[in-house]
Amino acid sequence: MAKRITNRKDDYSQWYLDVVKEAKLADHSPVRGCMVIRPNGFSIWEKMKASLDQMFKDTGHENAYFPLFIPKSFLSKEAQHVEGFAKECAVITHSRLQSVDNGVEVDPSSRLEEELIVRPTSETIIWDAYRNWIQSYRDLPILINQWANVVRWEMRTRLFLRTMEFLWQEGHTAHATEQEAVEETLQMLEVYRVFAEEFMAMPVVTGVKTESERFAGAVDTYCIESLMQDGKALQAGTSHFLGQNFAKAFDVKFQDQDGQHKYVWATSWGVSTRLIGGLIMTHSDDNGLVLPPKLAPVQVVVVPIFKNDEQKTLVLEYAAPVIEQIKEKGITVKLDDRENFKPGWKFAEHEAQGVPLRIAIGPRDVKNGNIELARRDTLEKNIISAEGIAGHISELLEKIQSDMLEAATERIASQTRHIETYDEFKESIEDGGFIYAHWDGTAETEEKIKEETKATIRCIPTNGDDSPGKCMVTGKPSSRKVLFARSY
RNA sequence: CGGGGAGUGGCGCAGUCCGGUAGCGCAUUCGCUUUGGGAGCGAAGGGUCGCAGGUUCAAAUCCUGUCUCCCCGACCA
Repeated sequence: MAKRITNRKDDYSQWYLDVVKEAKLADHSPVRGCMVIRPNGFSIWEKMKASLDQMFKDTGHENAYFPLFIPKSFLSKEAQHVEGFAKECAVITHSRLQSVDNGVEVDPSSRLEEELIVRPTSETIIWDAYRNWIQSYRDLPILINQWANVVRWEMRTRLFLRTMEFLWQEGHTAHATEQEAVEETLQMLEVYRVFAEEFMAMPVVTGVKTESERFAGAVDTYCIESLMQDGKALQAGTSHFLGQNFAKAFDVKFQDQDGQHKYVWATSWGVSTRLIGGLIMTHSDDNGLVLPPKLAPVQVVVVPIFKNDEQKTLVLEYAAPVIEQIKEKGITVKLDDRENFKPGWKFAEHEAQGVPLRIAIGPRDVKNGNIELARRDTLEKNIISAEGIAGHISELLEKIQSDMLEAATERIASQTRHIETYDEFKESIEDGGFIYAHWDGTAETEEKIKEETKATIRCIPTNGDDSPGKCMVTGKPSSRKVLFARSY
């Protein structure tokens, strides 16, 4: 078999690129750091989007859309926010091109009076709108989400994991009280955790970021962190409690029941196409993509096997009701009856693309009343009776979904350890993985650890081991262990 | 943005040092034989060698600039 995908152990980065290419998820674009998301990749995003969107609606949110362009002046209103994003903004300076001998050039006379920023995130333009929407406590809360693209001028990019333009959703909510905003922040963090585990089968640790890792403009940044197969952590989603920072910057006040004018409390939260990168690196193997059934564009593929037209007719007639029964269960099933590829070629292709279940049907199966069923996650193959197959497949897809979560949970557990001393830490971090250790809570110590080991504090976990101890570096008291890892 | 590597039919590569008619494998099209793990034979089509300048009788090859990708660093979802 011609091997098109590099083995993970030989070169993990190359493996990742090979999987993306062989599964036809995305291509590089002619513009640095951007990607073309191909139908296979976009279809996964659409599935993610549909599930998340429902979860947002179920928690009372509405969708809206705010502009791609933001007046430059808006970005400077919140001091921390500017500082965080200033270095990675695309700026629109002109509005016209003009023809010259060899093509086109910028028309210097079209210079904009106020330059525009391509949104790196939408807090500023949204809070500018909220000022007009909010007068009374009766106008609150505002619970809005938008599905959009954003641009961050990144130095170093990787398909899905970090691209200059990416797709995401950003929720922006406004509340009358601090408590309500904090509850919203934690509620959405929980939505992300549930989505990651139930749909992506990707276990995550939830927690709060340290000050140095916090979102620019937030009071607290909560996150879901997962661990990839190569032992590097991936921040998969963030939920921010913004306090009154944006309300103050954009002068958004409301009159409360007590007649007082008060600043509004805010949250924002987002996940992006980066999730697809996380999905790939959590489950896929040396044969290509492995997708959890809940996010797979095609859940079951049927490959007919035949030597001649007579057999083809026989096999397809046998397969038709089987496919129909599976469809009736609400399962996405595709018949691959292309004649220009041999079955073996199709097997390899569907494996590379991560189809969770494959059914092969040949004349032998027709004769015996069977089908061959192959699982993508375990690569197990079984010949079973076609009787009641739809129900069996429905249950099996659920089992694959839960087995994948379990396998990933076990994998991450095996890559997670608790460490007491800094020497031990320095040695252990070389193997990758999550490390729980005590930290004295200072930015200096955090920075020292980062410089010496390249590991960062991924989060201060919201649950788990919270017994006090001593900082592994300084010996100062620590209220609980925090989560370290090298990260993407 | 710094250091290293790379860009040649759709994909993977050779050719570049030492300038002289652009090649190979896979894929594609047609025909026949095939079909239970990436089929075989025969024929055909497809590339101004990333792009722009320059040197030369002659440039994929030498020089300059530039764009994109990969790896390592600094920055970030």
